[in-house]
Amino acid sequence: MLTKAEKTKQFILETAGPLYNEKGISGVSVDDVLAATRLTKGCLYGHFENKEDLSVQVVDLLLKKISDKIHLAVADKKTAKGKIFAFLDFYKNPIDTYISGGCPIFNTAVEADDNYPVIKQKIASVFRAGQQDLINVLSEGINNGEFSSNLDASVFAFKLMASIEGGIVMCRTMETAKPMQSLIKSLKAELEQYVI
Amino acid sequence: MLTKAEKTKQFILETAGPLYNEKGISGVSVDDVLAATRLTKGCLYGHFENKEDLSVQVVDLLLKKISDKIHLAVADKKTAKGKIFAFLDFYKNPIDTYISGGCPIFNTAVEADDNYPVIKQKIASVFRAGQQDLINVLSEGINNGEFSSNLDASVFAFKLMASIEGGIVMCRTMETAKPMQSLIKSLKAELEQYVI
DNA sequence: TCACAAATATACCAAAAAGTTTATTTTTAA
DNA sequence: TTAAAAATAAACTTTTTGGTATATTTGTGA
Repeated sequence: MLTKAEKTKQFILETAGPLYNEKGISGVSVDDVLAATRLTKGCLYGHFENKEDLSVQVVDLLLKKISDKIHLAVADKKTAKGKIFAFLDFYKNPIDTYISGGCPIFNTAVEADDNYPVIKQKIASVFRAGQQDLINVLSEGINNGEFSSNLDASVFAFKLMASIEGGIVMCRTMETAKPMQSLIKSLKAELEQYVI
Repeated sequence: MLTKAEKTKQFILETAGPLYNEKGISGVSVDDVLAATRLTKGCLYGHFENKEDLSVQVVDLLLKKISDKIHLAVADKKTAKGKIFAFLDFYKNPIDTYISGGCPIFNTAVEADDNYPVIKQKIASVFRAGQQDLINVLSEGINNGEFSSNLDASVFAFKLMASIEGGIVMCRTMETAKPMQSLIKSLKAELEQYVI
């Protein structure tokens, strides 16, 4: 069981998550977090060394949660194609994202680049792990005869992630989910070309 | 000829541009701009109402410059395929971008979403215009017999932009340009499928 | 060339930011 | 059940930030 302190810390991180995802790391002030949690400074600084410590831990949680969500969405699918399609469908609504403010991986990636080297490396790991997961699924599909061996797993994995992430930002900015639906259809069609 | 004041204002915007592109709008302080330009507050506030006014004009310049650059890269190509390829090649080095800090369109898009509605609308226009430019080139290619009419211009245009923009961020975060080269190759191959 | 307007520099101010101190309350384990 | 440890609240300090006022310098057209 969690101690009260652990609960409080978790509560702070959970509450700050959406704030960070919407406003960005340098856009969030400690006071913003205090207002959202309705806690006081003494309390917050009891759990975190300083704002940077808080920020890193919030980002960690954001990254962990979305990774878990994606894995969950893909886990129960039986075929390689089913898993890739489930991954794509996970992103079908870029406006109402499960956590408000869009994809935390990408939002953080853009801000961390040039500014937060520690966080940047964490995101790099997430990108690499995500790409590797997709590569594994695609390779598995090639090995079990679902896909043609002409499919370049690593290139296609990168293309899937890049276009999805780019698509989210474009759709959110233009305030329409439609292009995302078409993009997902197009990526599915692209994969279908390799289905044996 | 530009008056001295116009020159100064231009100098401020040009100097602040890379700063904004690297640190983001809320990451840049007025003092950062003063330090970079080596000017004083009185001077800066003589040219801009406040920080927001400065930010909007800096973003405007960033967006204008990159749009011009892209158009320039594409302009001299004769065929539709040549133009699309030139567009893709423009983004071939995501680490050393022509302005340091990556693609200003995308960087600004991520931060403006949820935070700067005025700027968000400007980026939306840039996205729409960019997509329309690509659609026009692709449609032209279909009409003049370069591409099959099976090519869905609007979907492919979106896919090009989304994957390129997403690819830039991923490459920058992982500090490798390689996946970008593969992505561009893959997008070129995808278009080749429709070449008659 | 000189007077006026425009541009610039310096010093200052107020608000917001991060972070600290200390007193009080709440947990927890002997 | 009670005393030490942990957690919390409130008030305070420091630094950074955006912004202003005013004096001085510089550019420009009559």
